Amino acid sequence: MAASGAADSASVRMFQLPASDNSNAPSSSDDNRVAVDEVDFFSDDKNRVSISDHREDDRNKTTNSVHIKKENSHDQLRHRTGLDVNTGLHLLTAANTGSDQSTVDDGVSSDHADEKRTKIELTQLQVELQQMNTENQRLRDMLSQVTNNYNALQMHIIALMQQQQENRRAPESNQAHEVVEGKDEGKKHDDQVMVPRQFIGLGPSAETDHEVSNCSSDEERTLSGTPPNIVEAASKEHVNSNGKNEIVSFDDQAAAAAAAENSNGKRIGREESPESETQGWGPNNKVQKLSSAKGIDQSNEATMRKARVSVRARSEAPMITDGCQWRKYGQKMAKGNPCPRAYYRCTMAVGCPVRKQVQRCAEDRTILITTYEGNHNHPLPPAAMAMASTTTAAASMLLSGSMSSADGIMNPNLLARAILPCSSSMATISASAPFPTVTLDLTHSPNPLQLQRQAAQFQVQFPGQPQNLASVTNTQLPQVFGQALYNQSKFSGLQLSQNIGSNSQSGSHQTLPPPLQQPQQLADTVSAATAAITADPNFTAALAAAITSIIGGAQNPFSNNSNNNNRQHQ
DNA sequence: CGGTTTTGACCCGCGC
DNA sequence: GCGCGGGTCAAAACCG
Repeated sequence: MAASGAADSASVRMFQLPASDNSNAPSSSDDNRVAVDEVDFFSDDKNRVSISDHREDDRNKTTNSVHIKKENSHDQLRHRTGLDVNTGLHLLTAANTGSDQSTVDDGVSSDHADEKRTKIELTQLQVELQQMNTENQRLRDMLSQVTNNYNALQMHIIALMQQQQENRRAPESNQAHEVVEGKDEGKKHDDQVMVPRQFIGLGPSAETDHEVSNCSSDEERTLSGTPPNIVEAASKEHVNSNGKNEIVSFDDQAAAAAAAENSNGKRIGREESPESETQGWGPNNKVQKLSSAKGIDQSNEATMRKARVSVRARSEAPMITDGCQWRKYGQKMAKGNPCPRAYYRCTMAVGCPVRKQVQRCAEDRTILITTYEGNHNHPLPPAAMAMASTTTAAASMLLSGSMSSADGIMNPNLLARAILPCSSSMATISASAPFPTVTLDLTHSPNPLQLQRQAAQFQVQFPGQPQNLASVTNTQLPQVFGQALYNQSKFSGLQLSQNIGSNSQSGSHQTLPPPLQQPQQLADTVSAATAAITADPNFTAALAAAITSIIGGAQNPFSNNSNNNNRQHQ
């Protein structure tokens, strides 16, 4: 995975985010080396700068195409970002032109002088390279900043939209609450005090939590024809935790600090930091403590509740590589599963609240169940973007509270109807857990024809009419999701099964060549997210979240869709 | 030596 | 109140 990523990334690494993910993203110094290697300072013709790739390990590839890719990538980057940055290549060329002229002019000068001049030029080039490196670094920083700002804006917009929807649907929701009576009065109270979420984590709203917990009659809301084993697995995976406080979002550190202030839980003595106090993956004790200790900030309480996104994928590896860096902090034997459950937290940034559980499926140990919770509070490397976007989109569905509407409760098949035809069973919402969980099943294979159709619809349309969202996104969002995931998979080495026949509900049993397999299965995740998003036509917030996240990913110059696609067959 | 993993202990909620 | 199970902590071991 890392090896293939390194081998494949020659044409893209230059524009990646300053990722600290060493396993997937080459270091920044490596980026710069690419630029250096492109210029042959010491070609036979002393004064000619050859712009070709002379690296030994890349000679098997067509050097011209490598260079073209690089330039294209840069041009795209420049156009997308509106930044006109000197790549250094032009600098070099310009410098070289000058040297050529001088060489002609000094036709009678001695070899000694030429040598001297060459040295000077070399020095100049080195200086320029240094500048270029600095520029490159600065560019990456800027893009990181832009990405952060973008995400922050996105979160705010979603929050506002959700608030708007909640206000609009308040009477309807109350009706639904009467039909499905809650067990917890406190939670009921939460429902009606929906406040704007300033930041959206992976956490559900209180309303969502409430509604999900009230679906006890039908423990699992299957969005589509999810086989029993999936439902069962999802249930087993998520039975044991309750909602918790989660407030750290992408860019709102101040809010995180506020959350830390509000959470003076008993376990503070054990916590390493305020963040961990607010970000713990513990059961709902913290939330309950919060609400009981301080009646205030039910908004915060609502915000702090978390949703989980569980991803099922076949993998021989102990853990799927999703682009982030994780540190294992615990392992437990979970009941009903002989395989231990490992607990990881994100270590890409200090205090990142994101955690995940990894456990093999008891029924099929080739299936790895990875459950994510929380939102990263730091810039993500491109390899991590797709997974983060997908989980965020899926969780946004829960966050939105759209499932708590009468439709969502009374008609669970709404999602099934909305789901892609090709994805017979991809998304499951676990209501048995005290907190909502979306399970994205990547172990299934959709109809290849459907995917081909989607492939022809890569162009993203952003319908303005909510009533059209479902139909449009059914076919188009998945592709976008899939693209992002597909790209990600090539960085991450996310291993997915080719065991198509394992799911009897899959419409097709066709076996496809490996290069096509991954994107298809990744598109399953897409389907799941899409199903969730399109489940409720009113659910523009989640849709916006998904689309914007994907658009952000697709248009992110760091994602390098085309390059990734090209590299897949190498 | 710093970061990561391992692993037993601890805390907490929940059900009986 | 007690036991169970999930989640987390933190010291020790491990590793590069």
